[in-house]
Amino acid sequence: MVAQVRRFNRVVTERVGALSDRFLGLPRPLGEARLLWEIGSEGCEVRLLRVRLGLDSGYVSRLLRSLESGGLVKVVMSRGDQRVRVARLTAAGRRERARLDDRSDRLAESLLAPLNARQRQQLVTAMGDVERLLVAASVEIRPVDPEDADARYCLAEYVAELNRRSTRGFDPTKGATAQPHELRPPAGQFFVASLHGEAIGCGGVKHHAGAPAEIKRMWIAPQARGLGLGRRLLATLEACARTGGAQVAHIETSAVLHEALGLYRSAGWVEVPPFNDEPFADHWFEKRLA
Amino acid sequence: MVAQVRRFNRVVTERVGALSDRFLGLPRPLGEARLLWEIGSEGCEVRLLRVRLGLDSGYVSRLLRSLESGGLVKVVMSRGDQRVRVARLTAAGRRERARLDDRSDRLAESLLAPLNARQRQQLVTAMGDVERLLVAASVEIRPVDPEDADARYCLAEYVAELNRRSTRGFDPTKGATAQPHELRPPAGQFFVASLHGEAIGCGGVKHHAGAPAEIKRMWIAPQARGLGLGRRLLATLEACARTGGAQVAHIETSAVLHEALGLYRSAGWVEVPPFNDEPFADHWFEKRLA
DNA sequence: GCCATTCTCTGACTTTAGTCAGCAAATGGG
DNA sequence: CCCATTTGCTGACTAAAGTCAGAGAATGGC
Repeated sequence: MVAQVRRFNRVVTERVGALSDRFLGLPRPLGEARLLWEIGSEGCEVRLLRVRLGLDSGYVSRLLRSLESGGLVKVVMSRGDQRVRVARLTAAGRRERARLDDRSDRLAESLLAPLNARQRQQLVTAMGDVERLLVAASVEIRPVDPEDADARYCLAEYVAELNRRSTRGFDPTKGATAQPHELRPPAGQFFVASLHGEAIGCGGVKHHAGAPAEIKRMWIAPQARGLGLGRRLLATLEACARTGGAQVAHIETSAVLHEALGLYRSAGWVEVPPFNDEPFADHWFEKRLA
Repeated sequence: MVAQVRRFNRVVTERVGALSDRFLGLPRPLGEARLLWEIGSEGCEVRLLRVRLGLDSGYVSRLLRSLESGGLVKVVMSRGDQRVRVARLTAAGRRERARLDDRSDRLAESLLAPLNARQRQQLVTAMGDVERLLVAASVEIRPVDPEDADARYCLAEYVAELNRRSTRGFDPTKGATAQPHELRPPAGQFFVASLHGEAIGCGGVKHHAGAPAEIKRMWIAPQARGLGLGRRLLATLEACARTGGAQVAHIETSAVLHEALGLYRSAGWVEVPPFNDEPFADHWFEKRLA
């Protein structure tokens, strides 16, 4: 497998290498071209450019001066905060950016051109798979404090989604709760999944000495579904419950979360009679942690 | 499709970018690391290094001096031609190269690590498809003179393969010939397929005014099979025959080339009674060129 | 043996892509 | 209003990557 990954890598950097440098071939250094691209047609705050491209403040400033003297960019004060400056493309800058875009398209076309219809379809499908799985592999799941900003965001989204999908009304303070102190070691643990620093999922475990651990608040952002992330998160939570000493784990959920029901069943969870009185729940699952 | 290619490209360069720079993270500039890698455990002529990496003569020389002063490389005279110099890795150089290799392996593993067994299998399969199709797309088919070096090489391989696969003995000067003058415009045309400058296939067309064109000497190197290249080459030859004014094309072949029989049938060729007396042939095909 | 070519090396130079320290203006919490 | 912080800018510096011209030795065709 490692050999295939490396072979893939070699071929892709060789052939797509030209593509990857969608900036090459224009009489413009890579740094400037990247900046031009990142500014976008809408304009962008200079501080955001620094963060997104991971560049030094002084360096960005100098690149902007260079683009400005070339008549491609105009840097103006931000309204609101007078310290912040906003870079905007001029008409010439937009033309240049369109050229980069066009160049990218043509390179992609030239990649497909020698192939017949069936091969193109195969290539595009395989590229889609690689893309999806590489994105899935970039997702990082880490334990965080349940009151950390990312955790709060995910929990809020979780509650909002439940209330959007059910008419019954979900109140996280009622029934089988999962308050911050219940999800913080040693009582429990909370996890956040993130992609490129953006929180896209969460889940928690409540340990109970001598009794089944509870898995709570499992949520995956809509845009991150279909990556097999739910399964990975669930496995992480199960491992956490097992490490906490539990032999068995419990989950209660609602039928409105039909993807979740399918996931639990296929991950070896079995439906059992209600083990608590959570008013929002209508399905109760149990799994023996080997 | 173009959008998928570009999306693939963005994700791959982002995630595999680190991988692609298998050289990063060692206290050594990229240029030196690439050179170290390219020299290989066998050593390599300096002029080949220049060609393969596409670098300036002076630049390579300086890089070699730097590696030499670091004790990683030894540059020695070539036996035979005293102008040519050969770069060889020292024991320390081989250790350093092994470190690069190891680093590559670990990066590939880290890419697979967050995925479960099924996802890994999917990713590796999709990577294999992308690789194969990108290689297929890099193959270039161009018309060449039938006495050009690449053409001679392919024709020799073609004859050698026929004689390896059949006990009947194939003599290209007997029967339905395809001498250079018959495959040179205006009488005909010869094509060579090449991958990264290496000839990996060939085929020719003989035009006959008012009569079916003949397709001759179609061959694909063993290492380039399975890329759909035969089909593409055949389509090129058919197009050439059509451009030459033919309404119908002919091919004769032998059953020992069973892949070829399958290709012709699936590409719309129909088997017909013998139209010539080529002693090596045992199957005759015809196709109407729309 | 002559001469064009090949191969490598050196010196002098440039561009790109940064890093680092420090400054000045604006902001916001107390 | 004070003061720490944020934001962007400038000057001074570095390393990497590469280009170009030319020199010197070896080679090969004639």
